[in-house]
Amino acid sequence: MDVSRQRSTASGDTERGSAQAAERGPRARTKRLMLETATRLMQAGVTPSVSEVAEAAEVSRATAYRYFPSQAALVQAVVDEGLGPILTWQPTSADAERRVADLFDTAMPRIEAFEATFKAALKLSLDQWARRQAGTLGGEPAFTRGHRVDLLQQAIAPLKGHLPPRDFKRLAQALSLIFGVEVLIVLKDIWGLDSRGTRSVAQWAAGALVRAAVAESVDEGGDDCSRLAVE
Amino acid sequence: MDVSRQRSTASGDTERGSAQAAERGPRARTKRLMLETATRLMQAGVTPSVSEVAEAAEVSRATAYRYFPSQAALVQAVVDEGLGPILTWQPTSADAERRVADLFDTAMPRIEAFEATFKAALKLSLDQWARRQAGTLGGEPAFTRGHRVDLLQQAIAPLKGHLPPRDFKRLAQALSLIFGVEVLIVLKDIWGLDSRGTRSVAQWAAGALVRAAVAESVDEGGDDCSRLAVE
DNA sequence: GTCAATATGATACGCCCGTCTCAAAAATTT
DNA sequence: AAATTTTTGAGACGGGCGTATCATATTGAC
Repeated sequence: MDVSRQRSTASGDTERGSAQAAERGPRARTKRLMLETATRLMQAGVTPSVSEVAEAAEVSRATAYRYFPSQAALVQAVVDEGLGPILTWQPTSADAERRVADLFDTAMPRIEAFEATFKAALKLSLDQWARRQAGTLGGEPAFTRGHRVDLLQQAIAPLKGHLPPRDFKRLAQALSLIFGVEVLIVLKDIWGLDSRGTRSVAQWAAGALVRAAVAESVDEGGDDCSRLAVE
Repeated sequence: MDVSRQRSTASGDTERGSAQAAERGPRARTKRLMLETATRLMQAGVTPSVSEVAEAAEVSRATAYRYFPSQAALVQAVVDEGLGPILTWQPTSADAERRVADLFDTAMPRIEAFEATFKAALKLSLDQWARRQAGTLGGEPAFTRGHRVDLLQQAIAPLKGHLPPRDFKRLAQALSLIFGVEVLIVLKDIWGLDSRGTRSVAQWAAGALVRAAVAESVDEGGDDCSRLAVE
C-alpha cells in the first residue's frame, strides 16, 4: 500500500545493469552484501548454496532466502554481474572477422574469470530443461542464456549485405557454438588446454568460420579466391 | 572367498560394451531390469533419481541403491549404452571431410535420441567440477566425457600427413566444440532450431573447419586455391 | 522521544537423498 | 529335502534444502 518509498526493487526485480543503482536502505544494503559475497565465493571457484552465502555474509539463513529464494536466483544475479562488460561490447572495426575476434577477446577472459558462475548457470539451465521435460515446472525464473545470439549477429553485421540471410543466420549459429562456457568445458576440462590455448583455438575456429562463410558466397558469385582472406 | 561363481561383475564394474554379457543370476537380472527402466525413463525425457527408477522398476529403494549408489552411476551406465553405436563407428571413406560428415551423421541422431541422458551426464560432470573446485570430492566415479577426442582424430586421420601436428590437433579441438550435446543445447534450446536445422548447421560448421584447415596448409604451400574444396 | 512500519534472526516443519540395520524371501549347494 | 548362502524389502537415521512462523531489533516518520 505505502508507495511513498519505492521498495518495488526489494526482492522482485533483478536490478540489471551496473550494480551502482545504489538504492539505499537496509534491503538494498543486505542484498548488495549478499551479491558481493556470492560473487566473491564463486570467483573462488565454488558454487555456494543460499545457506553458504548466508553464513559467509554473516546473515541468517532466513534473511538470505528472502532475497534469493533459490540457488538459481543467486546464480542468475551473479551471472548478470559477470555479463556486464560483455553485454556492453561495441564493435570497433568494420571488418567482420576483426569484430568477431574482438568480441571473443572481450568475452572469453570474462567468461573465464566467472567460470564457476557460468558453469553453475549452465548446470541450472540443464536442471530447468529436465524439469520442463518431466512436467515438473513451477513457473520458475526461466534462465536467459540467449545473449550470444544478439552479440554475434552484431559482430558479423557487416556481412549482412554480402551474405544470403540464410547463410548469415547459419554463420551466427555456428559461431555461437564456439562462444560460451561450453568452450571452456571442452577445451580446458576435456583436452586439458590452458587459457591461452583455449582462446587460441576458439579464435582460430571463429575466424575460419567467418572466412568460410564469406568464401562460399564469393564462390557462388565468381570464384574470386583472392578475397578469401579478410574481405 | 568362493570364486567358483564369478560374481565379480556384481555391483562393482560397469559391464561395458554390449549389454549382452547376459551373466545370469538374480543380480544380473535386477541390474538389467533397472538399466532398462532407467533408459526408458531417460529417453522419455526425464532424469530420474535412483528412487524414481526403483519405483518404476518395482524394486525397493534399498535394492536400487545397491546396484547404483548414486544418480551419477545410473546416468553413467545409461550413457555407456547410448554411446554404443557411436564408439564403434568406423570410417568408410578416405576423404577427411566425408569422414567427419559421416561421423556426425552417426553420432548426432544418437545423441538426440539420448538427449536427456547426455544432458544429465553433462550436468553431473559440471557438478563434479564444482565439487573438485570446492575440495569436496569423495574419490568419486570420475566421469569420462573424452570420447570425442579419439573419434574426431580418427575421422580426420587422413589429414595427419598433410597438416602440421599443431594444426591437426587444433582442428580436432575445434571440431570437438561442435560435436557433443552442447550443440543441441545451443542450437535447439537457445536458437530454437529443430533436429534437421541443428544437424545442418553442425555439418556445415564441421565441413567449414576441415576445409579451412586444409586451405591454410595449402596456402602456406603455394596459394593453390582451386584445391580448397575437398582435397 | 515515541510510535508504527519494516527488516532480521531463531526455530521448527516437511521433503528428498544417501546410508544403515535387520528380518524375510529366494536361490544355490549338498 | 534340508541347510547355507545370497538377495531383497521395510524401516529408521542424519543431513541438507526450501518454507513458514513468530518474537526481536532496527529503521524511519511524526
